[in-house]
Amino acid sequence: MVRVRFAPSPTGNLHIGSLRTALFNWIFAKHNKGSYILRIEDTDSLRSKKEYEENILEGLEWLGLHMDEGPEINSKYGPYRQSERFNTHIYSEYVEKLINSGCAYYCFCTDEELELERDAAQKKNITYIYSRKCLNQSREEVKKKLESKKSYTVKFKVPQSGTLSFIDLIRSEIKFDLSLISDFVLLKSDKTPSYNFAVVVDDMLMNITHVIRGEDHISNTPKQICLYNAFKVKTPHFAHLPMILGPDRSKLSKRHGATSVNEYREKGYLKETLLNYLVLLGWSAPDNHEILSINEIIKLFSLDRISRSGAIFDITKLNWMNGQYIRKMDAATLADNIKPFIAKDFTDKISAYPAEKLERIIYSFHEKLVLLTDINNLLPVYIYSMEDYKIMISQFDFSSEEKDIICSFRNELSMVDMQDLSAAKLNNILKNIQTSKGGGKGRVLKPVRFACSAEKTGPDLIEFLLITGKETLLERLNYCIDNTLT
RNA sequence: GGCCUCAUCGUCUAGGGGUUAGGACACAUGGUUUUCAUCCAUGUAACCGGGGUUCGAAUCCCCGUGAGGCUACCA
Repeated sequence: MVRVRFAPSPTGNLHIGSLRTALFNWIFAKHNKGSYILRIEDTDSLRSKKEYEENILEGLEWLGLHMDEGPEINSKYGPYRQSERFNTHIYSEYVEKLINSGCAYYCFCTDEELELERDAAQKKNITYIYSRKCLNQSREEVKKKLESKKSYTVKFKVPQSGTLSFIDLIRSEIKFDLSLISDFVLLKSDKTPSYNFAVVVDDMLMNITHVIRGEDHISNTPKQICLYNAFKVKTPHFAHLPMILGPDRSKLSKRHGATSVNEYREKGYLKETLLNYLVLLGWSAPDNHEILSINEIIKLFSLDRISRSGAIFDITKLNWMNGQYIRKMDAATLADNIKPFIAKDFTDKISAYPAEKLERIIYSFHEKLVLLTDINNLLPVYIYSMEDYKIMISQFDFSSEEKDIICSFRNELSMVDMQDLSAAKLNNILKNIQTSKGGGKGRVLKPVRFACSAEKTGPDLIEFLLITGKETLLERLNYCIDNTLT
């Protein structure tokens, strides 16, 4: 049974990079019919905030990456917040085991002392290794210091020599020289577990089979493997994902602009787009198809098709893909998706519209939309008042020929029964005018569009005319003919 | 600095001993369309460098170079 986890620390909103890590874990679990576990790594009490946790949870929910186990869904493996696990004393229990087996020891060194050691190593251009000053203290010494309430940490005793290697499922074998790995902190002086210690204890106790995480964790892996060894427990499989990069090829961060999933959601990116795009940053389908539903992705997914090099987050392609997904939607779906994005200024005006009309208006733009919020730049063409129209049309200059065409159109339109106003009818009228005037279609359709909408571009003209309706059109056309100069 | 990872069009990638090095985004040109957009067609554009191994290397090995990550009592 495959068990994977996504373990964010709630020190910020859900980030594009962490989302992709979550996504790969989730897909891997689904592909293998395993469990996807969410664990909150909130041992850093200074930086962790409840609101961030909520943001992360909410974001993942929105994207449909539902957890099988986690803070909200408990099981025998819980609790799923490290702060809560801390209260059950599991970390101190496991630290004790390591101390008793001689794999860990108390360290009373002060920050200043350690700083000095580190500086010295830096000066000599060698890897910093803790001096192990505190390793060989007698029991009495330790006891005395503990009783005197001296501040301490517990450190892990890393085996001093040999090579440690592990098989990374994406990169194959990775080797480390143990003599270059320093003893590291297990328990901080505030008695909370360090990251490297907490992950191992939790992954071990939660029976995690595959650790899928960012490449930035490769250098933590040997330390963690040492811990598994000390506990005499089999290590999980490791897979280190390539980084997501900003345009300057450094790790994607805030200074590259929008990185929180929130921002993308608010701008009107669809969850399908985000999921599809993100999975393509590092993974590709066997047939190289790119537009894939989440179910197709789950079916086709495998770790060995993940690439090893970092990938730049390219907003242009993301935009293209969002447009693709929007164009695939039917009118009702598009309307449902887009309504929440319509600006307040417009919602009042359109609230009176029957649902079908609004749906039709929205759909008339479906080929122009890249982001759902784009609707607010397009919508005005349908909701100008007569006053708005007058101001806008005054900026147009029509030639006498154009005015002639506008007149013909007005005359023909006025003779059509309201009930008979159809796409075919309008097409017919426009075609007839075109035939009588000669020249291309544009010659007729452009002035008609200008006169009817006071805009140079917009949705499909026929659709626009039908939606706007004969009454409004005639009012506008009459005004246009009477008030614009030739 | 040390350790680790990575290296195919501008970007995301396929290909992993013999390919006209393929696709997608972007860009350019043309076509359809009333315009913009969409859509369609075409085009420009890549194997980091040097050594090996081999009949043959983008592909395997080594060395450079470049980029990134880690180097905390953060995660």
